[in-house]
Amino acid sequence: MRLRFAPSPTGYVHVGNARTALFNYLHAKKHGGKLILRIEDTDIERSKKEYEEILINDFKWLGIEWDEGPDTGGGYGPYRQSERLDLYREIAHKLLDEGKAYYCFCTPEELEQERKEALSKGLPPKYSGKCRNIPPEVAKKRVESGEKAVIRFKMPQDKDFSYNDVIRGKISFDLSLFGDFVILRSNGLPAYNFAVVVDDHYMKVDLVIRGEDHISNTPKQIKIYEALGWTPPEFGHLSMVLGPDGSPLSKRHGATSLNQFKSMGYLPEALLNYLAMLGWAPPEDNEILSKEKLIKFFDVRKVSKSGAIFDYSKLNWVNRKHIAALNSIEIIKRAEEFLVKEGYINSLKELDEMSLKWLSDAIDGIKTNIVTLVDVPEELKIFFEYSHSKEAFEELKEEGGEEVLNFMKEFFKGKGHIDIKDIYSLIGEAKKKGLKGKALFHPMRIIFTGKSSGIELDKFLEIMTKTEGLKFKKTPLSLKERLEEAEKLLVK
RNA sequence: GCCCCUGUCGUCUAGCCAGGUUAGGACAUCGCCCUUUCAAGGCGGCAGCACGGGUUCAAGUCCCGUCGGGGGCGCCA
Repeated sequence: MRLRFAPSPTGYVHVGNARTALFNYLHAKKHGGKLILRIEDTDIERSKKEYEEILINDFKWLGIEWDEGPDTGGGYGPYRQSERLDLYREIAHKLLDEGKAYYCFCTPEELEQERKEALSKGLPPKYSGKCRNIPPEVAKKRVESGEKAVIRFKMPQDKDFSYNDVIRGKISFDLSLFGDFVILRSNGLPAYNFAVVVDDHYMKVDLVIRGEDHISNTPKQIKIYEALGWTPPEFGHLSMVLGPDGSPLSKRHGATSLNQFKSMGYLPEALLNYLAMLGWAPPEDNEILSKEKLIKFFDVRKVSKSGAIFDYSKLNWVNRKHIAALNSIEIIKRAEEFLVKEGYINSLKELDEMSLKWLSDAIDGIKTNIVTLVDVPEELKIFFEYSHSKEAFEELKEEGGEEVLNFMKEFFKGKGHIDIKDIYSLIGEAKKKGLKGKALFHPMRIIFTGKSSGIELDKFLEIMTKTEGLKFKKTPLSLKERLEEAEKLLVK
């Protein structure tokens, strides 16, 4: 079993294309088949070499691996269409020689004119077949004399043609509605519908899973296979990925490309998991699945036929679950670039064991609040900074915070470092004075953290009593300093 | 304009092929519990077969039509 995915290097990888690649990957792996990456770069206007590298890295980041491709090689290369041009020309001329294709000299202007006329008459805008009757010898001479020409395929005009789609079942067409289409352009480059057939045949692809926008290309391609005496592969057409309004997911809906999801802090395994469930559901209740589990359960025949709306709240849930399954050291590693970006560290390597341990304890405290990796530095803020909320201090004033603050100040007077034992004895002393329960802990929380909610207070204090000697780029604010900050704000 | 695909809770879906289910699960939402806060977690609730015909004792499931959504009809892929 051989499958392929064939992106064009014309931009960043769209999640819809990533999903198509993923389904091909899952199906190939499930059946012990091979997956091929082919670069479709025959559109010289839009294809750019640098996008190929980006695309390869993005697919690798997602966790899709291929057995053959321009970077890995393989026995059926080359894997860039731009390196296979001689083959397309040879096959196109074969069709020409056998009378299954012909030269066409119509100019783009003439064709545009024809199209408009057909459309205005309510006819399908298909090519008229005008050049079909030019005798081959005459055509050949005109080409030899330097006249520009394309090669068109003589599309058979079967009234009822059908093929069996792996996902959708039988699909029928009236081929008399299809015109003779271009297989070789005047610049010598192949057109899409021709190049894929040649490539899929020579690369021995036997199942093509692609987007539903290719459904009506399928009869054209099957007819080329038949004209060449080749066996066509099986085809399966996936539905589209849609935005919240039900239209195809596009930039106006927000993020669409893999690199954007990466920079928003989504884990590749989470995005992979989510993408697999867009249009497909695992047979068991558990939806948080590893790549291995996805491969085990996936069945392309069970993929939904209708479009699937990309839902961030479910993606977020999947991501949160995948993060929750990671230990805190692993979370730190994954979040490195985000921690660097927010100025907490220069790099993970520079961190000594003590600082790493402290950071990992801090992560443990806020782990349940992390949805994406960008939340890591955000949630860590409470340990490093004193970013108070105005509302919390309003509350503090009303709840007699001044009394608590003064008591704390008095208690810690002269102490250089606040230890966890000091905290306990503070609580004990407060109790003797009748300060206890919510009346003590709520103001204490606001005084120490600047906020009225967040991490469990005892966890926070335990972590904050161990800040001495830490080597971060940004130094965590000590409990003492927090006391002073609170005082300033309370007096105001 | 013509052709093709598609329509189950707000969202992703199971169920349809082989007609009989209190139409199941997950996300979101709401409520309760847990919690000296917030989250997380646990428990529970709300919510759906696009519409209209037909076949049948019985239709989400089979048939026809309508409407809605999407795609295609390129010297783009």
